[in-house]
Order: sequence, then C-alpha cells, then structure tokens
Amino acid sequence: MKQELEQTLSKIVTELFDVTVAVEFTRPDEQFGDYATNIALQLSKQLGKNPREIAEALAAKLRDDSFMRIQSAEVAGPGFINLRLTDEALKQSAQAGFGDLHAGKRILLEYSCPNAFKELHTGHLYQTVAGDAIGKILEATGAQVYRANFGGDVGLHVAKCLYGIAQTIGGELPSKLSEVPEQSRAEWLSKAYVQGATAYEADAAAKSQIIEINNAVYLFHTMPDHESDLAQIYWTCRQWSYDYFKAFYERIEVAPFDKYYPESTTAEPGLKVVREHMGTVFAQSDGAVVYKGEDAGLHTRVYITSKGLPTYETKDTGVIYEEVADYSYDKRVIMTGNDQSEYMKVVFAALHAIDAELADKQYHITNGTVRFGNGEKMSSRLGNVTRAVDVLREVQNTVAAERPEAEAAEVALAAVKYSFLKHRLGGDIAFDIQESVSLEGNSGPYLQYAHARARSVLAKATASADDTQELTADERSLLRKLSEYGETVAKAADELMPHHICTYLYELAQAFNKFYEANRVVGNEREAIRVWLVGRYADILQNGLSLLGITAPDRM
RNA sequence: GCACCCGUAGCUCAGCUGGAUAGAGCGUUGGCUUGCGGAGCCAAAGGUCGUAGGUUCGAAUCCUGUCGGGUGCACCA
Repeated sequence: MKQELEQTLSKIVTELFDVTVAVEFTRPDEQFGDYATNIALQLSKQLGKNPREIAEALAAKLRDDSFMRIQSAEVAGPGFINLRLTDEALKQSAQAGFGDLHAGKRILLEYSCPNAFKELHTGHLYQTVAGDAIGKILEATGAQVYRANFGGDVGLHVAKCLYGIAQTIGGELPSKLSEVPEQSRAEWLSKAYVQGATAYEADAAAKSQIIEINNAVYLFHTMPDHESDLAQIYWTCRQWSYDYFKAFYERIEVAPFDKYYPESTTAEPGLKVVREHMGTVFAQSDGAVVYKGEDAGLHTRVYITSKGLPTYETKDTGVIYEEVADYSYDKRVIMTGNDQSEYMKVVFAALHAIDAELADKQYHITNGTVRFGNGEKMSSRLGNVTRAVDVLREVQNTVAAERPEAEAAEVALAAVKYSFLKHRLGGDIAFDIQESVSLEGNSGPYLQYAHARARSVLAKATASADDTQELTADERSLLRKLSEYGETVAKAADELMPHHICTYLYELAQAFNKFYEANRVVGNEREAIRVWLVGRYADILQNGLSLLGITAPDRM
C-alpha cells in the first residue's frame, strides 16, 4: 500500500510539475492520519513556489484517486500532506505481504563463524541469533538465502590448543583422547586452548614449539596426513568441534547452515588469487606479501607471511571465491564483530582492485560486543569468557519455576533471542540476565504471552471472522497498527536490521492490550469484526516472532 | 599520531535517508483488581538529545571543531 501510494503521488508530481521525484510516505502521529509526506516542502525550493500551494494541488489530485483508497487528503502545518485511508484500504493493507524487495535474489549470508577447537561464547550466541533472524527476514522478502559458516580450523589458535592438549594428556598420545567424556569435550578443548595460549605468552620455548605445530597443521591439509600422532589428535578434536557446533545450533533452534567453509579449504583458493595478482594488486614487502591499502585511504595488510603462510586476509578472500563458485550469489552479506570493520574494508578494497563486480556484491554488517552488568568485555584468551551454554542454562533456570521443562526451554530461548534482537545491530549491547528473562515489558516472553492470550480469545469466540462491518474508532486504531506490519518487515529486510520488527511487535501488542482493555470481543454484538482483528493480530505476532526465530505457542 | 564506531530520562534502549508537542521498558509515585488469560491498562514525575558553532523555512537526525568512551592500524584470527 505504501509503495503504491508513493508511486501514485510520484506520477502526480510529474504530471503537475514536470519533475521526477521519489516520494516517501511516513507513518505520522495517529491524529494526522495514516500516511504523511513532506514532498511539497521538498519541492518548494526547486519549483520556487509556496509549499502549501504545492501541497494543495497534490492533495486535490489524491482525492480523485480512482482506486478508492483515500478517504481524505489534508494539507497541514507548513505543507505536509496527510492521508487517511478508507477502512477498506486499511484492511487490505493489514493483509498485505512484504513486497518484492529481494524477489529472485540469491543472497549468501555468512555469520556465526566460530573457530574449531574453541568454545562458543556469548558473542557467538548473539551473532548466531542475529544472523538467523536476518536470514529469515531476507527469505520473507523473497530471497533465496544460503547460510555459510566460515571458521578457523587452522592457525595459531589451533596450534595453541594442540600444545595444551599434549600438555594435558602427557604427550602426543591420540589413544588418550578416548578418556575424555563425550559431553565435556568442548570444555576440555577450551581448557587446553587457554593452557596453550598462556604458555605462548609466558614461555619462549613453548612459543617456538607452538609455531612449529602451526606449520605442521597446515601440512596435514596440503600433504594429507591422518596417520601421525599429532594428525590423529588434530582430526579427532576438529570433528569434536564440528559435532559440538551442530548440537548447539540445534539446541537454540536456528536454521542449519548450508555449508561450512573451514579455513583450511579456503587458504589454497585464496593463495591462488593472491599469486595471480602479484605485482599488480599485491606486493612484496619485508619478505611478506601485502596489499597496500594506503592508496585507498586505508592501511596495509599482510596476505602471506614472510614464512609463506596465508593469513586470515587470504583465507577470507578465498572464501569469497569459494562461495560465489558454489552459489553464484547476487549479494553476499558477512557479519562479524564491529572490531573488524576497518580490516574488512581493506579486504574489500583489495578485492575491488582484482574484481570490481564481485567486490560490489559484498556487504559487511557488524554486531557489537556483549557486555555484562559491570561493563566488562569478555576474552577467550584470558579464559574469562561467559560461555553460551552458561547463559542459556542461567536463563532457563530462572524461568523454570512452576513450569514444565519443555515450556521453560521455549520461554528461555524467546527471552534470550529477543533481548539480543531488540537492539539495533552494530553497537555494543548490555546483557543483564535478570532483565533479559523478565517476563514484563519489552521482552520475548511478553510477546509470546500476548499471542497465547489472543489465541485463547479466538478459541472462545462463536462468531466467525468477518471484516465487512464499519469500524469504531478503537477498532480502526488497532487496524492502523496492524497495517504497518508489511512495511516494517520490508524495512528490516532492506536495512538488515531485525530490531525494527521487535519494536513494531511490541508497539502492536501495546496497541492491542489497550484495545482489549476497553473493548469486549466474545459475546459482543461486534464480535465478528473483532474476531477478525484479533485473528490478524495473532497471526502477525506469530509470523513476526517466527522471523526472529522465536516460537509462538498457543498456550503457556 | 591516523582512522572507524558510540555519547538521547536515574538505568537499558528506540527514534538518525532533516520535518508537526523527543518515545518505550525497567525503576519511582498514584489509580484500575469477582479480568473474553492483569505477563495487562490508565495517570504522574523525570530529557537545554555530551558540548560549541555551521547549513536550512525547519536539526536528536547533515557538516566542522571540541570533550568523553570504545575499537582498529604488517606478518594473530
């Protein structure tokens, strides 16, 4: 409806004033109407005319709208045009889809991206939840979404972990691995990693040994080795990590990944690209191969170390090529922590010098750090990580009182996911367990409850849904809010910002509660139309929550 | 030193492609409590939108300076 109105008015402007403009309608305060535009104010200078005159001329044309959508078009203030839709048009709008923003588009979405040999911490949980929601929102607007998980299965962090493992089990003894209980494998690896990382910092001998292990691990891939003692430990523990990731994603009920791209598989294609552009894009410098970003106003980054090993830059370039080969995407969206935004600019700049068309398909979005009450940042290197499983357990324990276990799990997931998603993506977020599990106010459980309550009303209704009646002021007010759903999802998809949906759903629930407080549904003479409204409300809540990866049980 | 991000009510945050009296939750104070599920609703208090300029008919929103916080700047990922 919004899009159609914008196109209509845009045509009118061209007819009347012979200029081409993109008209934008916004949702004003309810007192002003259903839609508003300031297009007359914008045109005023360009046309050298009084904005109110322009607005009056446009409003007059809008009143003649042949589609019977507009009940009134008023000029207000300095030159706003306020539209009020007919009830019919508003009802249609409340049932409209999300637009065709991404229809037919193939979008590759890369997120979560944990490193093998490490535990998942709260940051991973946040990014996984956010990435999952973005994927669902893109799909809702017509995109074919491919979910990719790019993680480090080679590199110094792996070597540190392997070193720690050898220390823990008393040498490179693969047979000892069977003594590690299956359910504590991830934690065991994490402890080994911390041990290795600590030794790397404190002990020069350990450091050089770890560097040797790092070289050896690369060779396990390039000259396949599954037999040597260290290789056996490596491959076994690597698989432990992937099993653990998969189990975790299932537990938090996010969409499965279409493909994992371990860094070991992206190093070669990355190196190939770098070598092909030596001397043109990349240059030798102090024995290393670098891209000099200064030319693009950025900084220099190393692609191949002086020891000949590919860095993350090379692997990250490699994965771009692997993914486009697999899915021939129109657009690639990669999500990382916001500390990598400068880094990613350099990688994209280098890619632009290699293949501008491919570089133009790249979009980098970032998520902030999860901070806890005291403002401390987490660091896996220091071992003071708040593990994702701990957060989940803590939240679930808090909501578990007097509630069946299955339901507690549903509510806990809703609480955690919503408390992450309601913030605008990009900035750091404060995570307060007590607040996140709060069932009151702007929370996931509040919306789940609101949905269950609406379903309960519908179950009691005897009249069948019927939207043919004229509307009362309160009914229309609720319908107006319902009609904003489609454009809200379109906006969230366009900006890759799930929080718009959270904000909207919460406002919608408030609008409904306000309506419900003063207007009887079941047994009322207006039951049919109200049942229709409640039905739309429940459906929108359910659908909106599903886009956030949150379930909407009928009872709770 | 250079670059990027952030600074809105006591706290946590929306609002930021410039527009009509700056919004919400939590917390505080008061009211609604035999309700179709009160996990709710109504009301009050609380903000010179870090700060100083600039652009504009109009700035929380754009630009510049400045202060404060965070992050990143070659062989880690």
